Amino acid sequence: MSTPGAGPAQEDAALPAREGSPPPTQHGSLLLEDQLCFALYAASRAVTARYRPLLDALDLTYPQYLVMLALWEQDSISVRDLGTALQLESSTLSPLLKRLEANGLLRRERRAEDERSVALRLTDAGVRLRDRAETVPLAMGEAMGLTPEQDATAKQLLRLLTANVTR
Amino acid sequence: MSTPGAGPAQEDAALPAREGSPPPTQHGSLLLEDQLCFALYAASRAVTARYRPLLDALDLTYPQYLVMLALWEQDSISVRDLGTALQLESSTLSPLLKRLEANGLLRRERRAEDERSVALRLTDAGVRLRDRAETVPLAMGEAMGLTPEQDATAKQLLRLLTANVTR
DNA sequence: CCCTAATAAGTTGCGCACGACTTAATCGCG
DNA sequence: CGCGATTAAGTCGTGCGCAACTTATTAGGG
Repeated sequence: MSTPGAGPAQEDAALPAREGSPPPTQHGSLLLEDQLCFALYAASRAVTARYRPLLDALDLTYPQYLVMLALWEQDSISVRDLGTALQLESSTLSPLLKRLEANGLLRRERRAEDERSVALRLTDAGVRLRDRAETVPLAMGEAMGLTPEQDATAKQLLRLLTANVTR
Repeated sequence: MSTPGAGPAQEDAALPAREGSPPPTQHGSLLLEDQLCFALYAASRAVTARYRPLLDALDLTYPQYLVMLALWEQDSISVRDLGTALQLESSTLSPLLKRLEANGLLRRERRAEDERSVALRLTDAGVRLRDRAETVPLAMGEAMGLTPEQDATAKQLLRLLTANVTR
């Protein structure tokens, strides 16, 4: 644990009001290392890279893994709802889902009650893959090496940031 | 998705379990929403999306903007050192730098003292662009809507995570 | 009932990201 | 000095990620 000040970040809602608030200090810098956005971008790619060998063993890319997580959680979801869950456009999902279908993990079937909608259904192979994937979150939790408190704080801040920025 | 018309959300500090939902199993879970990696992935894309209109005005993509930040900080850097700073491979940077050169922002010159190395030098247009970019970090700091404490905590945690995972 | 608007999924084009590989220059050891 | 190993940059192929657009289907007001 080499990080002081990484504890709970928003205990007693001591956040100043934001109506016309002055710019926070360091936000005006053009220095690469000062920018939260760069820390975020670098961390995201580093974590994805760490997943790669684990997912290679399952013959999945990282976005494909996220799709499988969503389907293991709720089978027979529509492309639309999947896009909402992952915050991805159909132009990203359509080719990706085609590849998962070609790899035999799912089928795409037009819904009878609304021919515009496509339901995604796991195949037996897709269901079975879940067992082999069970170890992945644990291994990644290990690799990321954050305490439960740091993990929770990070998730909270990232979700807050996403919500703010999505307006 | 969240409350309309309001500024950045404040978010509940202690996220309780959703009512009626199964307990958040946290680390070994296969649930999408439990995973730090997904929060990270979603946040990174959301932030980049928020940059897009600002950077469109400068005719830059987000990775191109990061390259320009690095060059404004230290001109005449080598492709190698730039790759170290941004944690990007030459196979990513080479085409990107070609586009920046084609757009007249920099020149690539082989170093006389080591013909393997290529130095990146800002053109006048590249230097001038810095003035127009001054407002970007401020606007983004505003949009991200984190307190200075939250911003600092997020950066710390992300850098710790990157370091752990890059091992 | 029609006709326009909306919605869902998909296609296309472009720019990353990265692994695997290539080319060319420098290093360093015998 | 010679020459294999290392290093720097780049090419190529694949898979996202997203804007702009297309196609097909459904919804809904007059």
